[in-house]
Amino acid sequence: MVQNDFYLAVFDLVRLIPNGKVTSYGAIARCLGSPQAARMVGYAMNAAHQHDPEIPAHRVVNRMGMLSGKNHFAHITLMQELLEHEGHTIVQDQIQNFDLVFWNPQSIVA
DNA sequence: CGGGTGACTCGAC
DNA sequence: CGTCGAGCCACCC
Repeated sequence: MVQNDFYLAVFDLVRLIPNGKVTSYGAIARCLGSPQAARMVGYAMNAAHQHDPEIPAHRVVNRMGMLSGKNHFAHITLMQELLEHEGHTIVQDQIQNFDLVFWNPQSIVA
């Protein structure tokens, strides 16, 4: 399986997420020029798990800041654990003050 | 080859 | 303001 540029771009972008910050699938997809490919971003994250460098997939959540992909981690609570370890507050699988910890991928382009 | 699914998002009621 | 449905793209069966 060969990762397309889209996948690589997603991996690279997620890897560039600053510590203590998070982003959304749609933001990544939009940054890549395919705002409708948000679903594919999540799918790419699945492949990211087997990628060589450790990709902070836990820093990627849906647009509402909910840990929608926690079920795909080794443990459904691992994602929350990692996020909380970075200083985030999570209630009911939802990141509090998501707008404050949100990181815009466009920031690296600008 | 064809159909179904999903770590999403937006629009309409 | 809250909930429901449709759309989109790539991968798996």
